[in-house]
Amino acid sequence: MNYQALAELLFPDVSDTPAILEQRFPERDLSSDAIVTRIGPSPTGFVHLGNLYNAVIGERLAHQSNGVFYLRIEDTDEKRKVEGAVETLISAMNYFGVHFDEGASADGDQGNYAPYRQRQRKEIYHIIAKYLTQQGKTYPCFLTAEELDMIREEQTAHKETPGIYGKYAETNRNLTLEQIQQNLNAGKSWVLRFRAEETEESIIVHDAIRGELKMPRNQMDFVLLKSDGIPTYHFAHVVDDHFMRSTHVIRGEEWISSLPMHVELFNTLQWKQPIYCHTATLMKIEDGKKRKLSKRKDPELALSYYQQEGICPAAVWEFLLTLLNSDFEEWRLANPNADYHTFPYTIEKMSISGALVDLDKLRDVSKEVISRMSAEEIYAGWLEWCQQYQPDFAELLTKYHDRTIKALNVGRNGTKIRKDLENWKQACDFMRFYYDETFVMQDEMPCDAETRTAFFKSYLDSYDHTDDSSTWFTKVKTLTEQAGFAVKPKDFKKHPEQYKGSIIDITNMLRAALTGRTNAPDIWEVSHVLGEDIIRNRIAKWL
RNA sequence: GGCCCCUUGGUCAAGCGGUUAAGACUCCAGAUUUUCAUUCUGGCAACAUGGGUUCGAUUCCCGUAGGGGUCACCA
Repeated sequence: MNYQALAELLFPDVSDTPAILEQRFPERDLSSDAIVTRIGPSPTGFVHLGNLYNAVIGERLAHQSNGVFYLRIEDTDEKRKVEGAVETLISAMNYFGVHFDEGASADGDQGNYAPYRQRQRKEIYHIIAKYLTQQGKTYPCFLTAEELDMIREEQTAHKETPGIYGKYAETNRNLTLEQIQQNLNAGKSWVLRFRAEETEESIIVHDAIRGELKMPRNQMDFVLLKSDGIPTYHFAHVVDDHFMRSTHVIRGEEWISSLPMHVELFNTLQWKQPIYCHTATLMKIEDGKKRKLSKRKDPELALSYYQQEGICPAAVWEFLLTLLNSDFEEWRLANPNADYHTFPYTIEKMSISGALVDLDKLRDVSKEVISRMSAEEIYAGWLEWCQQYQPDFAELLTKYHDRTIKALNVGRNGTKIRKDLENWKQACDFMRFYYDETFVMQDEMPCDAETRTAFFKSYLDSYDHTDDSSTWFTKVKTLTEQAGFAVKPKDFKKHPEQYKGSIIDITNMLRAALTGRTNAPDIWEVSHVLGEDIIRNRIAKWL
């Protein structure tokens, strides 16, 4: 077989060579320890937690080492493509604080290694495909889908490994140039397959997360170019990560089994292999069993879930960090106020087994994160979220900006910081009593009507908005005594027969009238956020 | 089924031949607080299993089981 002729026959329009590509996409001028990596999502319109998980790793590694983090769109599958998916993806990543140095962006591709969308890199793949053909490493395969199915059925029936290799590849491997020419003339569609060697050898790949991975060397005549001339993932990965000069390839563990194909290509092309980092799959527990998160059944797999729930980006990020690096929590304890970007992230400390997405843990992390924010920061994040998901509430926040800041500062001064905000959605519910527009009675009003009326009446009579906290509370205690309630809850506990109730009942009454619930922050502080008019109005309703 | 990856409490996890087997979340009890949210104290709870190697295995090796992945002109 004259491979040169075959290459010309298959790729008549390709004149460039790999050497030209090497010049066009030179080695990056970075320090030797700089990490260049990327995420390569497929634009399906669905962005999941796994995307973010891998993005966080890549972003940290690249930016900690003064390297480059880029976005490559892996759109080689026409069927999966969804309109607007790239924009969705970029905005989701940005929302969660992942920023790219180069790659696909909302305003087109940015960077010296463009294009960053695989469909636009067709000529690049064809140059390499032609080169491989010249080297006798490929051949066109004219097998139809039906023929492929038949072969697979036969193999399954005989319990053989399915695929095109060995004797199953012979027919198309051994086609003469004339036969190929005839097929082409007849308009038969073809794919370009890699010509694998029959071998019993095994390969060892060093994975930065998992250590040594030993697997059999590739024996499959896998597809390089599909019939539309677009590469498969395997071919595109090798070509792109070489010419985009990635130093690390971070991807899910589902790729481990195709590693032999990738290694084979890197070796055949005599290119330097990147460092592979295969991450664990995110899991979920159900009926006591661990299983992979499913797109259909688990809303929490979608990144949009966290946006809709209003879980702030920093919380999601810190939560992922706790999953990713075991000592993150210790670091956080030692550096309570540090920016999480300053946490020294390392691949070595990454977990191998599949982590479970624990929403309880997320909630806890989230509370901590919010408790560390200033009232202004909370306001900004919350407002931004409301503008998209709860516009009515956004209006309130804007209208009552000053009151909201004061409200957010309740219990935020000093060392003991209240931790009652979990996420923006919950904040809307938790904070609703600060606004007349959203105020409702959520809990039952304690005490009977008679006690209530009497107490509220005397409370309003003696109320002085200028009283400081302790003066105010002294008055409440006096009123409590007058009403026949125990000032000390313990007294009531010991001698329930001597009192109508305790101060707890009294303060709960006030709390309910003012906030609509019996569980709420400090009454005096809340009163001073609401202002005298609102307090008097809300209490007067019960007279 | 072949090949591959994984296996410490309910969950995330330290540990890398000798430890009372850390810590965090959850849950429970107690304390503090006018309620709650906190905070503090305490508690429940683990090395999947069988063989080796070794003076000694959670740790090293082999098998078994369990979970997961993959075997496409999908990524």
